[in-house]
Amino acid sequence: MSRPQKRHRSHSDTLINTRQALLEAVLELISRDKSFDAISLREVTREVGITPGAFYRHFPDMNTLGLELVTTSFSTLRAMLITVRANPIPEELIIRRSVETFVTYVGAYRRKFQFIARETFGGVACIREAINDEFKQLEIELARDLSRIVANDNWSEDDLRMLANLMIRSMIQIVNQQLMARPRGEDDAKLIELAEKQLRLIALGASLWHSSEKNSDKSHTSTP
Amino acid sequence: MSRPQKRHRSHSDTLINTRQALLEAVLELISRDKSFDAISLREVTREVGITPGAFYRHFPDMNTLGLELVTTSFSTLRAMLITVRANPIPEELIIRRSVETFVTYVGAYRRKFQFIARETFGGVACIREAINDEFKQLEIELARDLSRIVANDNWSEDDLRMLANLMIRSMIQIVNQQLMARPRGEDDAKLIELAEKQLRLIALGASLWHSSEKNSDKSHTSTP
DNA sequence: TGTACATCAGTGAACGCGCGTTCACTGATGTAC
DNA sequence: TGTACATCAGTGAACGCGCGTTCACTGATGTAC
Repeated sequence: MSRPQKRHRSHSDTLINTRQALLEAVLELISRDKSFDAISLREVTREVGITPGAFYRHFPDMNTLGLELVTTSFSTLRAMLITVRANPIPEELIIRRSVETFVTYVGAYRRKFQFIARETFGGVACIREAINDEFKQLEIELARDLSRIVANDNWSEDDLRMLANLMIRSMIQIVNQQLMARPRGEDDAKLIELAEKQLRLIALGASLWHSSEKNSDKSHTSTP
Repeated sequence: MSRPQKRHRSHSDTLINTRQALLEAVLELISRDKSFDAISLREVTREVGITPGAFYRHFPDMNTLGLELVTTSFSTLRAMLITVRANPIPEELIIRRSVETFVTYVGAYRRKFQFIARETFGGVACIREAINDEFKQLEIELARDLSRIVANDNWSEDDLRMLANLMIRSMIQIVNQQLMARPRGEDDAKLIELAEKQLRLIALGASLWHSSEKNSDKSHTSTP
C-alpha cells in the first residue's frame, strides 16, 4: 500500500506479496458471504490472479492458510484490547471510550472480525478450535490484569476468570452485533448506546459482586 | 419414531416422511462439521437414500430447506424459554433452574442449537438474516414480559429492550459455550457454575440499574 | 563488465470426481364408476 | 368386487462445470567467478 510498486521484484518479494495476497483474498471472499468451508482453492487463486498450482508454493493446503488467518486476526483483536486498557483515563469514561474503540476497530478491520465471527462456530474443526484457544488465552490475560486492579478486594481466582469470560464474551457480542448491522448505518449511534448501557450494567453488578454475592447459597445440598 | 413403520405408505405419508428426513439429514451433516454453505444437495439426498432429482419434489432449493430449519430450530428455542419462564418457582432458584433448563435442552436438541450457532454468522445471507430476525422477535417478547414484572419500577422501554438483549445474548453465549465443550464432558459442572454466576452478576446489576444509573452522564455534551 | 549456473514463483495442461439441474420414465396408491 | 384412470414420489441417465492435485516446464532474478 505505502511502498512504490514499479521496481522489479526479487524472489522473496514475490513470495511475501503473493502470500499476503492469498490471505487477503480469503478475507475478501469471507466478506462476500462465504464460509471458509465453502471457499475453494481455485477461487482464491483466481482472486489473486495466479494459476491454481501456484497456491502450493505458499501453503500446503487451505486449512494451513486459515490457521494463519486466525493468528493475524487475533493480533488485531489483541491490539484493540491493549488500546482499551492502556489509556489512563478517568474511570467514568472507561466504558464510553471502550465502546468507541470497538467501533473504530471494527470499522478499520471489518473483514478480520467477520472472519472470527463466522468461524468461531464454523464448520472447520481445526480453525474453530484454534479460535476457541485464542479466546481462552485472552480470558487468562484479562483475568491476570483484573487481579491487579482489584488486588485489595476479596475476589477469588475462579470469580476473576468468570468475570473475564463475561467481559470478553460481552465485548464479542457487541462487536458481532455491529457486524450484523448495515456497515456504517445510521443505527450505529443506537448500537453504541446499547453497548454502553450493557457494559455499565455489568460493571455495576461486578462492583457489588465480591461483597454481596460471594457466599450466598454456595452449598447445593439445601434444595429439596 | 413412535409410530409403527410396517404398513404401506400413502403418497402423503411418503411426502411427509421424506421431507422430514431431508431436514434431519441437513442437521446430521451440520453436526458432522459442515457449514450449511458447504453441504451439497447430493450429500443430503445420499444421506436420505433417494436420488438427487427427487429432492425437488420437496423443496425448490437448499436455501428454502435451510429457512425451514431456522423456523423449527427457533420453535425449540422458544419452547426452552417458555419452560424457563413458566415455572412459578422461588426467586432465589430462578437462575439455577434456568441454567439447568439450558443444559437439558442443549442435550436433547443439540443439533438444532448447533445449526443456530453455526448459521447466526454463517455464509448464507438469507439464513443469517432470518435467524437475526428471530432473535429480534425473542427480544421484543422478553421485553414485554419484563415490563410486566418490573411494572412499578421506573424502567424505560429502551432500557427494557437493552436488558432483554443482554439476557438473550448471554443465554446464547452460555448455550454456545456448552456446544463447544465436549458433549456431556466432565466440565459440564464447571460450565453450569460459570453460567450461574454470570447470570447472577447480571441480575445484580439489573436490580440496581433503574435507581442508580438511569440518569447519570446522560448528556454527551460535557466531554471536552 | 561478462558468462555460466542455481533458484524457485508461476505456468498450463491433464486427470478423475462430485456437483446442480433436466427430463422422460415407472410403478405404487387412491378414486370413480 | 373389478376395471380404468389420475396422481405423484422417486428413478436413472445425461449435461456441462468447477473442483483439488500432479507435473514437466519456463523465465526472471541472484550468485560465483
